[in-house]
Amino acid sequence: MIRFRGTFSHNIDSKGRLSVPNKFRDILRAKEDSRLVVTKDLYQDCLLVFPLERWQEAEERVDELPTGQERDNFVRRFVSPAQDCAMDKMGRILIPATLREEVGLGREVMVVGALGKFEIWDKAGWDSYSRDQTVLDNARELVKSQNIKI
Amino acid sequence: MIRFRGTFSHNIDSKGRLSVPNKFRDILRAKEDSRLVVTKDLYQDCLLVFPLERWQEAEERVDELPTGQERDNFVRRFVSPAQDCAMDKMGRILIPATLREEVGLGREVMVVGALGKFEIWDKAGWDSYSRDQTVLDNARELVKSQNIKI
DNA sequence: CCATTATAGTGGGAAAAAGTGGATATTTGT
DNA sequence: ACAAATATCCACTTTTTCCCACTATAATGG
Repeated sequence: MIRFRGTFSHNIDSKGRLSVPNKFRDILRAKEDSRLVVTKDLYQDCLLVFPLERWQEAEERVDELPTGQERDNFVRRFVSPAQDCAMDKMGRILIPATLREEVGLGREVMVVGALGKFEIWDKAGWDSYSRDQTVLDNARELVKSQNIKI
Repeated sequence: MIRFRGTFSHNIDSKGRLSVPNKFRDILRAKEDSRLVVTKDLYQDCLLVFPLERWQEAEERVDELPTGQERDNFVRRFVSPAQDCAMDKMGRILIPATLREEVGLGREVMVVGALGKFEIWDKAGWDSYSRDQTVLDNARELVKSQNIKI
């Protein structure tokens, strides 16, 4: 099972390249397919990065949604921005300029493991998200209500 | 069953390394897998250290949470900071700088057994927590309300 | 009870690996 | 064919890992 975890502070260079944290590369190498798909998150200003295989599963489920405007809206918001990104031989991916601009990524970013996918945040954005008390309260509440043993 | 007990006063060296108390190392050695996962506690400024196997159980439950913003917040607060930390040949683990800073660990720390996991506290933080009357009242109350036979 | 020995914990130097930035080559599209 | 974009390669810096040596604490034996 693929499980990304850990938070890494990296830089996007002048050409828009981001080196994938080595820990994540190891995980991808282990499955013989290191193709990735990058799209925008639905709630926060950050990018989501999926291993291709896992993305395709999500895509299948999306395709089974009932016809209608809601489906169309969701597809346009989630599937349409998605781009394939191959790692170069140095383990870096090129983040398309459009995506970078839309979520406001500067030079300093955080690469954030999130189970089956990982995320790319602008550093400042991540810092202010991390300091947000509501987020913390939310997390505490969920642990209690679901009685997650940690 | 893995049960960490005891409180140990250790130092984090200039490179961010912490030697795992020998008692804990014995426990880990006994199970042929001494990989550890370190993350942030949800309530106190301290780090939590899980044997990998036990961490993965928790992760499973997290991954089964229903989709949505609450889930995302919890994952980012609990899973995203989590880092794999292998012990070196001297029985030490490297505590990532980001985690150390976020919970304010100085040189002197306390390593605290807590059943299935153990914790890392800044010494000063642990001292003031230990002296906190509310914490004590809380503990007493729980023992009564749950009728814990001790 | 003190001296000796073993073991846990600590510190730092050298080697390896990961991340970063830029120069050069290749591809793509017009 | 040319400009723009992308990919490949090389060099540098920082971080992490590995290894050895030292010190303090605990265990052992006379």
